[in-house]
Amino acid sequence: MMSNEMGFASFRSQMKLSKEEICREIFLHNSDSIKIRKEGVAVRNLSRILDAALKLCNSKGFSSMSLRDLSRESGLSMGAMYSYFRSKEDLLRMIQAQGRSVVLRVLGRVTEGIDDPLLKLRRVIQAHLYASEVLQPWFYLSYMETRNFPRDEYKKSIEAELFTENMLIEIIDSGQKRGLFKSMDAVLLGAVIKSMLQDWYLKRWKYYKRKMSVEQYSEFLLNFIESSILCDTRV
Amino acid sequence: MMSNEMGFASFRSQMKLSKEEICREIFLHNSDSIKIRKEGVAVRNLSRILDAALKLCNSKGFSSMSLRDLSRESGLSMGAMYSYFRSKEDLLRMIQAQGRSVVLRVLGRVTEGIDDPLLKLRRVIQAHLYASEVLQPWFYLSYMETRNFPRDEYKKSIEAELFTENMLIEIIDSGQKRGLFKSMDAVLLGAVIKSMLQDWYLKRWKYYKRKMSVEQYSEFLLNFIESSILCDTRV
DNA sequence: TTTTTTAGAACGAGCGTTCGCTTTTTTATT
DNA sequence: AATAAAAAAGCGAACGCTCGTTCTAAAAAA
Repeated sequence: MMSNEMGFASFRSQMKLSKEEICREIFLHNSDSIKIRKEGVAVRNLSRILDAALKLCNSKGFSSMSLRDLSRESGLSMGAMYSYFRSKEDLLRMIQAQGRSVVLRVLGRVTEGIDDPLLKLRRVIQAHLYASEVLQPWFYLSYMETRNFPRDEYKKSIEAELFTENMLIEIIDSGQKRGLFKSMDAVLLGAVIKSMLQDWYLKRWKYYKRKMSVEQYSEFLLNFIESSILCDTRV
Repeated sequence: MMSNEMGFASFRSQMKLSKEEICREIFLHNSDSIKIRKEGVAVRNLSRILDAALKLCNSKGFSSMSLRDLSRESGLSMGAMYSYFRSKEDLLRMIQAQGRSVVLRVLGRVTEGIDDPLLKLRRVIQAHLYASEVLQPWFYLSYMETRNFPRDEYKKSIEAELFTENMLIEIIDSGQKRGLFKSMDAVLLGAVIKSMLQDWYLKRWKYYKRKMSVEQYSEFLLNFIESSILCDTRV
């Protein structure tokens, strides 16, 4: 159907989203919270803690996950875990902040230097889907636990949500001004596109059961959206 | 833009979704859980409990809401509350089951006797939006707390989610077979329509801030979807 | 008086967090 | 290369608190 997009595999390798890479970033950005000095040790155990936390939070929710659960699942003792975060809430903050930073980085990277609104729209949609495919538990957690964030983090979380949405809205707007897209409420369009992007990581079990790949979903979504918003000046 | 749909106001009055009506239904359907005999007393206090529970759950989540919070907010003592539900989990089940039953009733009612796929699609979309407008806290709670349901209720909840989706899929399918809708993946289309319906009650704060009414959202959604799926055999 | 409803103290369990200690790893010195 | 000193990391029992739930007695209604 369309080209000039990258496949999921190349996206994954280009964006450096491996577990280790991410834990390394968390380690470097949270020296206030993390008492461990040696990177090797920190990354290894952070990885175990985050795996366990994401698994437990995604199945029973953050506030129903006890630190004893987390200790059992991660294989670390209570005391040891407290060398990797200051408090339970602090752990949530770290996870959430990292997810946010990845989204900003990825969306920034795939759109830089792109001018054509249609191409830009495709890139954003695809990148968002791909990123949420790689980091599904991160995205899911951020979405479901927003309510439990402390005031500051809550605000940042809302801002990040609106940032993505505004990105979409601006693209739509510029596409409409150039006569490429039909005239319709850009704000609402941005909102519903966002909701379709979110469905991919919120209802992952459903798509998994239907053996749907992220590429398939991505292509469907692009076709669906384009056939609704594109002007008829092309085939 | 289009007619043969009802306005929000008439929907509200026709479907009998007042707080009292709903509490009465809950009282009648849960005689096992509710120890109170007199309907008047039960409805009055159920109403206070449900108001409080929905408020607290929607702001901090079900598992972060303590029964002492609930007691304070509802004005009832611990002991009194336990005459209206068997356990905290039981309370969640009651709320959730009632929401489910309303959706089934409403969607059944608005589609009965309707044959034309396009009209049926419009009706389902609109009814779902209207119902979630009236019962936003119910819908939000059901969506966010599915994970905390006990096994049986969890299954029923998933089934209800798929029921709505299958309703959409069947309508799309029949529309395609009659040559009214373009040929495209009906299952995926159903899924993304569902996600846009859900956005209305999940991101209510956003639409509220933008002063968007349910009628506006409904009309936008219908136009957006129709312009993507309708065949070109009309203006 | 009898029945229904409400009140709130009491109970055991489990929570997040802390802290003194042990074990492991690194560094320094021979 | 061996060893002692120092630093880093890990451990888990213990603490104070809050949780969901129960129970008995009081209040209200019939």
